[in-house]
Amino acid sequence: MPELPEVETIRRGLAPRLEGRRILAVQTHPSAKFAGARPAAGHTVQHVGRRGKYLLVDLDGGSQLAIHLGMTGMLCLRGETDEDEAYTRASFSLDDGTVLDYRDVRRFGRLAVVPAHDHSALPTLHALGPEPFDAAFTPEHLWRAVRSSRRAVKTQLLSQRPVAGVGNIYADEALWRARVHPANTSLTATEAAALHATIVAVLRQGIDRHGTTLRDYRTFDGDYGNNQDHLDCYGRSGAPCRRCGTELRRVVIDARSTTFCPTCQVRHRGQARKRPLTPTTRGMPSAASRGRAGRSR
DNA sequence: CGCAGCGCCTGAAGGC
DNA sequence: TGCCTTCAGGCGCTGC
Repeated sequence: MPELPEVETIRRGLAPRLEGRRILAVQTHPSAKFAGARPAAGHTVQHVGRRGKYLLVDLDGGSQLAIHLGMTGMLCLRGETDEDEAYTRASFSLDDGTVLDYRDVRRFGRLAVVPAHDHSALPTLHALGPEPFDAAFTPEHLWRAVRSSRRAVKTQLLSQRPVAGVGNIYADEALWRARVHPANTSLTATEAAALHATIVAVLRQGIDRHGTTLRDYRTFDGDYGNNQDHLDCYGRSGAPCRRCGTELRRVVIDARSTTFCPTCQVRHRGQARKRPLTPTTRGMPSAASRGRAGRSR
């Protein structure tokens, strides 16, 4: 599935073909998830950018075409007279005679034209955490962000709020490298520093390898990425940990398949138990939950 | 306001 | 061989 490295790879291929082009017409699937692209018609593309997993296409007049690829979204260019392929959900006719197609088998993606300065129509984009390569993303920021919620660290990474662009594959890889157990609900300062470093590293390596192709993902030129040949954790449940040899385990966290090493990735003491009869379970009250009756053990 | 749970989608893979 | 079930999962929405 397209996470930050895949989206960035697509952006790099797309930008030189799209910047400066005028969008003459837009045709879309009737669903509101794709029909939101129609107002792009008549506008000229000034820049192709990215925030997290969103492609943000700057249009003249101060609006942006936001593209989220979901699970199976892809972009491809064709000649005006070529037939579009199956599962095309939107087509952008350009002034150089080419057509940019948005294809998405499972329709989990989304297209929308929004004001460049106001992303409130797209809640996840609006509340997106810092870019992983930005100076604002620091170990301290990561530690504070994770501390502000009592959800599992893996769940929080997938929420896009501590940092933008991490999905299921790179979350498992970063947690494994940092030796952080995915179900822990807080980080020590040491773990936060490690996880910060591994998030940056796995995403950078993903970009360097043009993304991870497991199934549907292709670069803008239709090529496979090759990061799938370098995964240490994701998809390797039952195989031996490359550090310690322990069999990697698969659990479900936040309805996502999660692979981890039960030996290397240390579960914090006291976080394993479930107390369904107790409304408030553990931890000190954070700034975000002031007024709630938090109590420590 | 935070968060758990659900629905959206369809092809691939596995079971019988 | 072919039908049926299960699985993959990012994000928006709803309701507690």
